[in-house]
Amino acid sequence: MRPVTDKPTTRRRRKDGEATRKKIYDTALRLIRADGFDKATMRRIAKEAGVSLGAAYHYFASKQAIVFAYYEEHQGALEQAMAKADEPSDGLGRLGLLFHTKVTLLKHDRVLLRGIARGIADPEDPTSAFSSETAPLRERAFAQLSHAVRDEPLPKEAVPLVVRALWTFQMATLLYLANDESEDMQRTHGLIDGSLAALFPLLAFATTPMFAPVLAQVNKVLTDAKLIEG
Amino acid sequence: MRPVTDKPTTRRRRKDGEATRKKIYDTALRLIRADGFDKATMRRIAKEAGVSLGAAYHYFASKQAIVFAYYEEHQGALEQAMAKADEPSDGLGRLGLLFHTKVTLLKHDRVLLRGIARGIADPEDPTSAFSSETAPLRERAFAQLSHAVRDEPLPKEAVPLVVRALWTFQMATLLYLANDESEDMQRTHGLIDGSLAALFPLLAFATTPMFAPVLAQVNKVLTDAKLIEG
DNA sequence: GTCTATAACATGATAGAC
DNA sequence: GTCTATCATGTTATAGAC
Repeated sequence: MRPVTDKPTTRRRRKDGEATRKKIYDTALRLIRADGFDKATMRRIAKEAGVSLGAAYHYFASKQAIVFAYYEEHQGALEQAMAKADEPSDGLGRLGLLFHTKVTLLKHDRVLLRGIARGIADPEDPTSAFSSETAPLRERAFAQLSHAVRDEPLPKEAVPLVVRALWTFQMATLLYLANDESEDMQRTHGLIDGSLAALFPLLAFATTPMFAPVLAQVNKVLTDAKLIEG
Repeated sequence: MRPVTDKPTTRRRRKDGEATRKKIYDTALRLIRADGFDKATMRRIAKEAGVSLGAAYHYFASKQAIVFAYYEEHQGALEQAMAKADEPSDGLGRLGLLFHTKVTLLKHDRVLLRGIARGIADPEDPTSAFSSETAPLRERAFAQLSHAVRDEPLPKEAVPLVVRALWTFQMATLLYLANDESEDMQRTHGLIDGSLAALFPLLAFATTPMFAPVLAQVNKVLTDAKLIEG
């Protein structure tokens, strides 16, 4: 059995550890933002954080893990921002707010998106957008999107499909953002507004009887492909 | 002026060089296929090809350049295969043949797709799917897709949009293929068939007057986003 | 000019002592 | 938890061979 005296010690250690971790994390973000993902080497990060290289690797399994931690933090910040904001009454407004807020939070960190983009499509990379390790983060994104369209007059069978489509659009938007060199990311914001304005009204068709067979067919395809749950 | 005697020498040298290049290339593909992208190190590739590390880098600027060369070769093979095949008379059949042929050519090389996936979304990577270096390859893919839908009753304004959408679908299919663990890539083939069967008929709407404003709107969005040319 | 080889470098990651 | 030492590998520099 563990002696009670260990507890306070462990707590203090934990606290020190957390502080060290944060120092490494903050330094890493600062250097990556300033010099880019490649030029911000683990050695420089460790040195400027005042710790050894080994210590940096004690807290972060890899350099990618740092930017992944950043993306987790971003997801939390996005959820907070959405909770605080006045919620538009319609789904179009809610989705627009969600996407624009996300881009606004990320727009000064396109250099970090570069780090995330590495291995985003690599099946063997744990930080891939499709890995089991990133599943919790995906679920949180799904939840936000579900929430945004909760009052739309959609047939129940269409909801998983619509949510998956919105998630895919969101991923594509991040990809576009990472490549967007326009002033203040105007093109990305314009793409969001334009896409939503053009495509959202089409959701109304999902309820028409004419569309039912198409909906059933698309559902079957995506279920077979394991892109939505059967 | 260059003495004529140089010419044969240069030619022979070139020829030797090509043979060496091919040996390195073939060895690299063999090792990557056998052991994966990471375990096939440049040193092992050079050693098994019977050349020095420096020689390998003389012919390929980077390890990624090798898999990029592979993808260029694949594009050529795909074009040849399509030229030989009996061409279906309808656009749906042509697109299906194109996509299925592509997947069939690549299905045993998913491990190479992994190498390609690295940096596919990285704006600073020359082998990114959006870089100017890969523009010629993109244009060849566009040309194939344009060719496949050349007889569809599409309004002229819809063509660039449809081609861009098909290219995006093709990229998404490769991403899906890279992550597909099903037997003989059945899920990828199913996704292609199902998506085309469900979505292709919707193209008919593009010609209806009702759809004209939506088409104009989508065209404006994509033009502003520089995703199609104005 | 074209090709090849060896040596060296920089960096991500790991091992093991304390 | 922290450090130093070490490794493995992508990449580059450079000298020399043809």
